[in-house]
Amino acid sequence: MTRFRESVRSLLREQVLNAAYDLVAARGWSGLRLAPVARIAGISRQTLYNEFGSKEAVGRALVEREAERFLLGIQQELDAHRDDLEAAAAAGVGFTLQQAADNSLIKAVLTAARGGDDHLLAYLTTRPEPVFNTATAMLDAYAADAWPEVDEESRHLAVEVIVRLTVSHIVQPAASPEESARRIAKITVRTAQYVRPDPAPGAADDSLPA
Amino acid sequence: MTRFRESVRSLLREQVLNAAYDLVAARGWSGLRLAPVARIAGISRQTLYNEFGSKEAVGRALVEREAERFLLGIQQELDAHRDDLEAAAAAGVGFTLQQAADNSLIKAVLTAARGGDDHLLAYLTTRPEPVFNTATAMLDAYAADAWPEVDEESRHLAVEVIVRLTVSHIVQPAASPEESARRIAKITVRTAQYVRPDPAPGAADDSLPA
DNA sequence: GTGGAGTGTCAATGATGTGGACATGAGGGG
DNA sequence: CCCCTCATGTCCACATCATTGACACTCCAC
Repeated sequence: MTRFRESVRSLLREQVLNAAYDLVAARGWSGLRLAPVARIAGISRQTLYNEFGSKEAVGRALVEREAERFLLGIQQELDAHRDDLEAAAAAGVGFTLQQAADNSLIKAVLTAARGGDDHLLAYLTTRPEPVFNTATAMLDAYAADAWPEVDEESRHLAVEVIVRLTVSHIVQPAASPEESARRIAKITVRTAQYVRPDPAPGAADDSLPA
Repeated sequence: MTRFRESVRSLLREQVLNAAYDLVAARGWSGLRLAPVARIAGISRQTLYNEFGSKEAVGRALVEREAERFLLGIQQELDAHRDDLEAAAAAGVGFTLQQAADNSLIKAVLTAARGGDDHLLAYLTTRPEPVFNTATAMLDAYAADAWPEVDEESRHLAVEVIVRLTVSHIVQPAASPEESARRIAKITVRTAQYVRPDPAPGAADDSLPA
């Protein structure tokens, strides 16, 4: 209601999600108990239920927040290389693969398959499609804005390529995140038929021989 | 009481201080009204009074927080040059002078003299001595930890020199913050009789001839 | 199947922010 | 000098929301 109440409310949610994050990382989703979550968050168990309603809702919120942070991280990687499509692609993919390797929550969201010990977490993601679509839309918008010189069809192609290849490497890693990212970036650039703004006349051309 | 309550409480205080900060920066201390502060902070005027009690208390808290941030900023500058006393000194002093030039709140705390339009703000700092002593103590501790090879007496001397010279330059600027910082740093190094860990045999010695 | 643990719900209680009213004092103009 | 205005600081009734303890229900292990 009054703006301060909203702040308190979001503070409460943050505390809960922080606590849940740590506990899930330590014991997995199935090993997560709401009582410790409430205790660590510094609130009563009842308050937690008033705010979230169920354990599954906590999981949903947790995954949602993580996905948002994840997309934001990709955005930042991309923005750091606005001038170079290949570098931007490599950075974005590298970040993604690294996160997928390190962050168990992200991994669960992106793979969202195989019923391991944490099948519940994968299940509660309300399907990975939303995240996929959001990411793809985000990349499409970014690409249109950052590289207008690439024609629209090629852009869409490149975005599809980069998303699918990245997911593929998450599910079935082939090399180190960095190496995989480098390769995917190169493929993406070629798919976009992107020509680097020539750095200097007579510079070496490292694109594929036609 | 319960940890969450404390979080809410500190959130409330933060919101209030943020609002007060902006308003003071815009209209000065004497132009500050508590009703707008409460409104911007998103709470009722009564709640503001419940938490702080008086306008002066708000000012005290505001200055206190700013002083803390300020000391933290100095710490970070110092830590960025742990390996080089002169560079650390220059960075710390430079940061201080820059802040004193930019930040009206900091300026009020450090000078705390002359009854201008904002004499109340200067007055409510409960005297600048506490900040001075805190800063000096912080620097003493830092110096002892970072440069144990400098004997204790020289360290204390150097700290006194750097604090007094810096304040002097705040009150009576002589050159640009950077240039002033450079000079103060050099003087500090010489006061400490600090000898740079020799970078290479035969390197030029830029210390004063005895 | 029996006991224990965890989820989800409920009602009573306590703490705290809200809104309105009001006394007080400082400052400005008639 | 008096009056009006505005801001500070206080009081109180009310509403909101977290806390606490209890309880039903389900699932799992012994």
